[in-house]
Amino acid sequence: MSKRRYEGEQTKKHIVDKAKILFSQKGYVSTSIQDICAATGCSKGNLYYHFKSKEDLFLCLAEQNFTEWSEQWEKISSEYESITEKLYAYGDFIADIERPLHSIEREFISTVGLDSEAGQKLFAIINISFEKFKKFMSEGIAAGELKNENLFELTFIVSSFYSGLSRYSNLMDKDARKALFHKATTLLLQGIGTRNEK
Amino acid sequence: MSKRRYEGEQTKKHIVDKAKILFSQKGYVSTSIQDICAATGCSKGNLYYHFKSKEDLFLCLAEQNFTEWSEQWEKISSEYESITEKLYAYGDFIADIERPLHSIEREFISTVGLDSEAGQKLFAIINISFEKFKKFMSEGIAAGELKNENLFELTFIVSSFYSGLSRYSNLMDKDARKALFHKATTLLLQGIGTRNEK
DNA sequence: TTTATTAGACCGAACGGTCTGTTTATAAGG
DNA sequence: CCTTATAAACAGACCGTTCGGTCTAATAAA
Repeated sequence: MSKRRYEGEQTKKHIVDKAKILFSQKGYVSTSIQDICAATGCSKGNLYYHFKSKEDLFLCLAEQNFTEWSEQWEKISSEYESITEKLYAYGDFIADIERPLHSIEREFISTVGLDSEAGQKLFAIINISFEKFKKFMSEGIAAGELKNENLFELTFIVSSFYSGLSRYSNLMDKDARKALFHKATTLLLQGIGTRNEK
Repeated sequence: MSKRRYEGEQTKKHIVDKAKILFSQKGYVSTSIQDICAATGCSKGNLYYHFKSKEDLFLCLAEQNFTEWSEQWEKISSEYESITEKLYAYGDFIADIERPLHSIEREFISTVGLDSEAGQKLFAIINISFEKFKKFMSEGIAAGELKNENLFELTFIVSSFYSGLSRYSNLMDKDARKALFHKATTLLLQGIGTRNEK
């Protein structure tokens, strides 16, 4: 039972990985099951053996994406001392991701409906990562490195900032992206940092 | 010949207006021609009498959107003196738009292909507005109100900033959005303004 | 034999787009 | 002033294609 099971897990993972790339490239609706089958080399029947629907596949993949993001985040957080350094590292990290999935999350929600089961599931996943980011921001405030603004607003603005950047910079090559994110972080920090008041 | 012509223009405008809302709500691919027909009350034949394809309709609507945006922009620019005031007014203006179309532009391009005729047309439209924004930024630098950063990078970062914000805040009500954009502009300016150096 | 896996023919629905036919306001001719 | 020709404006049946999803049969490890 073990070798077969292992192979099954492998194909499942393979499908998730390829689908993530396709979804990020073409969007949720425009990426068809057939596209994913062609990219993975597996059959439609096989795909539907592992995932019960297209929505299910996307949610699996979103969750995996979130988990990876979360682990990276913890790693960055532990490697640097100051919030400033962490923020630069964060910028560098997301500049490094060539196909961010969060561009597609909105499309998914508006397609399946915010109130649907799938919509709520994705919303929950997004919310967890937002809360993590919020906690991170609050530490920055507590440490006196960030201005003592309304926590929700501050988190929202900063995360939107990076999301917007990564969304619109995906045509650049990686080096240009990294440089851009570095500059962006500098500009952001000089606004947020307490060193420069009013 | 005049009344009929007038009516034709009216329906065309009506289709564009409704389609703009639908596209911004549901995305380009997810909005079907039938959806637009149902929303406008016009028939499919009529729609295809006025527009030669779905792409053509979207491009018309994008161009109209750009024109309106441009006019508003000129108005704001002329009403205020300092770049700071203009930036607040700009934030207020785009917070007021409940369904920004620029969330969909990327989807359109990735659907039709960047190298396709339609993709290039939209790209040109976007570029023009980006150039306008760049010119605006350069005036801010020349006036000494904005830091003398690389003009392209600065423009890119600032416009991404507002795009990201409007993209992720469209679930809020208008007042909350305006407050958020005001706060965001403040944070942005304190990073960009020359008053607070290093 | 049993059971996890894989393949692909197949289905109804919905898609963008076409085609043919009908209505209607205007211009011309008597 | 009335008729008739014309073209703009509109309606909706229809077409080929593709979509997400199902189902049955085959395969191969245990």
